[in-house]
Amino acid sequence: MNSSTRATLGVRQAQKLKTRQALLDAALKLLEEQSLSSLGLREVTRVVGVAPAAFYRHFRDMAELGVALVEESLGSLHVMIRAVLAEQQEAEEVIDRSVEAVAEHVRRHPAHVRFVARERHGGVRAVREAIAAELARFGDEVADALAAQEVSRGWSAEDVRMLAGLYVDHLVMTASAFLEASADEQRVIADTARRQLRLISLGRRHWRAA
Amino acid sequence: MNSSTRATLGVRQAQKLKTRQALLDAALKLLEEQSLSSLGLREVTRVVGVAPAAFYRHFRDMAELGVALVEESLGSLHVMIRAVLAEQQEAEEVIDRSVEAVAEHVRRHPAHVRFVARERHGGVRAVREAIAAELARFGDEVADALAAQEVSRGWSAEDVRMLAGLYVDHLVMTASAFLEASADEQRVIADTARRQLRLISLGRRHWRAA
DNA sequence: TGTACATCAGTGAACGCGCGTTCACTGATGTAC
DNA sequence: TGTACATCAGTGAACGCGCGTTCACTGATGTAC
Repeated sequence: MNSSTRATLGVRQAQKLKTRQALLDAALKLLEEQSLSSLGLREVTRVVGVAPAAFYRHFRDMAELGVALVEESLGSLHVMIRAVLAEQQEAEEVIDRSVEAVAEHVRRHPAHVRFVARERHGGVRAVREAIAAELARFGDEVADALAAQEVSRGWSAEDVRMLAGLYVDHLVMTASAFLEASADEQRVIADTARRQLRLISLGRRHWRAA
Repeated sequence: MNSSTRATLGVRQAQKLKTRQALLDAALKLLEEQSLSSLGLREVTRVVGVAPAAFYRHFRDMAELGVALVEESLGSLHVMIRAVLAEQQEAEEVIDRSVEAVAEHVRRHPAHVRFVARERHGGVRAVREAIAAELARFGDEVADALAAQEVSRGWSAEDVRMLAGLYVDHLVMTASAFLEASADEQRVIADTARRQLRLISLGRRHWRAA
């Protein structure tokens, strides 16, 4: 919380936001070892060092905290995707650059990636739905970028969206594969991911509308 | 438990197996609404109608029950995969047949599919590892089948395995997408899956070793 | 076939424990004048 | 600037509850002779 934020919000609101963020951070850390549906409110407040009842000043329950974590987690991924899509390069370079960006993202935000992978099909409906909605938005965004490329001339919107879905799914799979891997395994995963993207890219170049 | 089993095992062992299966069935049902790490031993025994302590005659803890569920869930998927791989047809037919087989599998074993999707990245290490190991075996099996096909002439083993991984990941993604979908949405998902497989198949035909 | 003993799946009571939620409260921060 | 009152993030105690685990037990099934 910097001084300008404090000036804008007032001391009280700034302090509240700080506690809220501490709750999110503590939850995210605890979620490396378990899933949301088994994470306790008291566990989280204990780590932060506030009374259990303080939790309710910020979230109705753990599901609501989970949805907030989705926004945080996929927000950072969104930035990364936009950066990759913005670059205009040769197909081969885009592939290398994308895989490197995913690897880098996992290195910097492992807990975010793990959270999304785990809760994407997890036991808390509201969180599942929030993740699905956000990934669908990524898909639309990727589709827009693909549609603008020369290779997509003559493609139907559905076909472009189908390809975008393939890319988004591949991204999530690759990111979660990186998570548990040693440095050696990461190199193998990156290499496999590159070849898979190259094969998809080949299929794309030879596609013609049905 | 049929009479020959009873004759082979004796009444006592047959009854024990029946209780064990009842525990697995009850757990699988309860897991449609939550994840393994929040599923309680007492919840499961309550549904089955036995005392909580009876659980320990069959499993050390819920993680061990989870691993047993992995075997059951991926066992049925294994049968399906083998059946599809065994058929020798035109590429286009194999795609239609595969997507239909996945849809059918999800229709018949929704709880198994949901369990695998949910716990693949879930909070229980032993279960995650059991699923990863089993999916790796599927990948190897698919790779063997692909390698035997004419199209794979000249491919390195690594490239074949890479393609097999793409197929297995795609299968799991498609199966879990079917899960939550209405009849209309299922048709869209099936159609998207077919086009994605067609695109991958195109990439495969134009692949040449680096 | 009948008898005496062994096995062991399932029982039921007990335990200590951490959980989520409620409530009246405190005291620092904010606001009006 | 100073004062009087309002707001509200966080407190701490209390509650009832379901949890996992243990234990000595029961009685049907299995085995040996």
